[in-house]
Amino acid sequence: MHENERHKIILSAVQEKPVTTVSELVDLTSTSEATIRRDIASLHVQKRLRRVRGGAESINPPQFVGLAGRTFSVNETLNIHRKRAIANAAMQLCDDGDAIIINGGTTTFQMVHPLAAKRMQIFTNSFPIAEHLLNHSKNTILLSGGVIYREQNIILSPFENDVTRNFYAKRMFMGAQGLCPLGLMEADPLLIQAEHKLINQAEELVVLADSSKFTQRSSLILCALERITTVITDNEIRDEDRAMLETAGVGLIVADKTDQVEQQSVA
Amino acid sequence: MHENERHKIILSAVQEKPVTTVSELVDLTSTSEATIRRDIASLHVQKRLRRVRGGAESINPPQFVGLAGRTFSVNETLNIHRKRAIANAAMQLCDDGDAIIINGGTTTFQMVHPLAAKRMQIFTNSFPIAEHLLNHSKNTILLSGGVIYREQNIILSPFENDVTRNFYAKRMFMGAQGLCPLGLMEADPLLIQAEHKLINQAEELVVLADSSKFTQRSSLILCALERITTVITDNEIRDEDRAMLETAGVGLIVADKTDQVEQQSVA
DNA sequence: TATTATTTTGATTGATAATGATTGACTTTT
DNA sequence: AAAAGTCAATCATTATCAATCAAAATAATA
Repeated sequence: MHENERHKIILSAVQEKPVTTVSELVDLTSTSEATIRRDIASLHVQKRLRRVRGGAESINPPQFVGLAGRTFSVNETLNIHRKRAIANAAMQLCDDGDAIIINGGTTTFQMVHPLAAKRMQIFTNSFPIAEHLLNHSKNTILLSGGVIYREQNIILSPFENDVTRNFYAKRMFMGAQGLCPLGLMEADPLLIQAEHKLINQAEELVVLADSSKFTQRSSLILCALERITTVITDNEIRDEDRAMLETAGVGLIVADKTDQVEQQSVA
Repeated sequence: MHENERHKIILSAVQEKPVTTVSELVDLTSTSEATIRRDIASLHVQKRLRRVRGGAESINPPQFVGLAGRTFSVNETLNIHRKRAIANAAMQLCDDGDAIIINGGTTTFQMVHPLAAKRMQIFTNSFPIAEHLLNHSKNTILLSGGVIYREQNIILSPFENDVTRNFYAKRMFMGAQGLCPLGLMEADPLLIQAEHKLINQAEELVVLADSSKFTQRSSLILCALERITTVITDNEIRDEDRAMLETAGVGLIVADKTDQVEQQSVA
């Protein structure tokens, strides 16, 4: 990865929380600690961020408890390494020039950092994702219209005729509350509504779900497993869950926490 | 392959990603590394791209900074006191519980500060306005869907059937480039398109325009003066311009720079 | 057409820069 | 005080670069 690309990712990552550690950035960029330190030092003298012990922080004013910070910070730090690794693995399905759809969620939000170095066309219903990519990348951003729901951080239109129907992409990336033989499960009615709106606007459906999601069930079934093209999860996935996906004909990408990815295709 | 042909390929390739490596360009053009280096060097002195270690990058917008900061900061500080006073005066037309539409622009953006204390339903096509109000107020925010245009900071859908058609408000607030007997003028085609989309979704049309706007003309006519319900401007408005508005039956609110407002109604 | 300049290209080489790993010193936490 | 985490310095490895020169392509001339 080139220096500029790393710098973009680093600058993107420091925006997200008060202080970003060196090791997080190592994970995020798949480089060595030494390189990250050098990058931070370089960006520090350029006054593009501030160097602090343990990592780096944004140069901007203490910054109000931005949205991305507020609602997410609780949930986000939960399994953050897994989520980052999974989001990174998703990048192997993203090339410059592609058009993709990203549904709002804490796991999918982690895609913003590797996406910061890309130049894609991104449709999203997530305000924080749009906000971050707009400020920290050159991607073209399309936003669905409607009411902004503060708690879920998504934009949802109560009307049928919104721009969503006018956008189509090769891939859609989404998170999930649970994954079981019954299908893809979600807990929040609002989220499921948002996902339903988008789910038919993409050819392939890529689900980002850490391994804990395989043991969780929720009340609402979003779609059958067969509708899913690929699941990206971490290396703690159990064999029985692998088997479940294989039976349903779902592709599997396993992201190792150290950012290596192991690809497995299904018959 | 001829030099010009290579240059075209290189310049095109450089647009795709943050940084394009020499070896990528070698593959792309089937030439040697030395040739690519010479090409890059040549294009660099011509300022058609920027040479970086490892390859080249596009010369385009050097760096993105925060959105609300970037495009606005220049324009925003221009007449900022007048704009603030005008925005404050607009508050006398805003009550808790009202539904309003705010079009993007530097003057209307100043409304976010007094609006922070309200609890209204606000529909906007301005990303920075939505961003600010979402983070700093409890208003309900509705956003129009579509492409986010970075330069103008507005969201605009190329489609007819977006949620805009499903929203109706008592008042719409908008800025303008110029105000003259011909009507309300705008310079940017994109802005005029955005304004056109919204203009029929409100009963009353409130135009925020500092007094300098009465002497400016632009190329595009947005609507006739008669369509405007009220103009809010500062106390340096000339008598002839008052008369012009009165003739057209347009209400006038004059905001003094010290935030006091003087109301004048027309017959 | 044949021959000679001129320009462009590709390969080689030594120099320079970036990276990753290691070590030991220093800080913070326990 | 011990342990864990962080840091700066160093060095071997690798990637990238600039300079050079010969081969190839192109243009110019007789």
